[in-house]
Amino acid sequence: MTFTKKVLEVVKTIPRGQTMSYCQVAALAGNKKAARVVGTILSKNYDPAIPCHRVIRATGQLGKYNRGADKKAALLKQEKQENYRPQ
DNA sequence: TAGTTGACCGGAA
DNA sequence: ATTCCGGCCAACT
Repeated sequence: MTFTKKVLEVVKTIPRGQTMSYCQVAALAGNKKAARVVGTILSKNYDPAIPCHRVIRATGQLGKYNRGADKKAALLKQEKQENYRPQ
């Protein structure tokens, strides 16, 4: 299992309405200092099974998104709302 | 092939 | 409080 795969797996396991920082993902993937790599991988990896929009910066900022930061914010907001109202 | 860049983070000055 | 530096791995030139 390479770091890249691990990162993708970790991001895949992020629950709905919940966000995780690149640092967290990197730590779970095995390398706490590889937050940068996480961003690189996610930016390249287009995959509907990988909710990269749930990965934000450790400072609380949303950071960037391959489909637009606006979409990221909107999706997160929506998911949070849906999390508050299941089904 | 080698060097640079990049959706980042933490610590130091 | 802000600004700078090192570290990690993948993709691009």
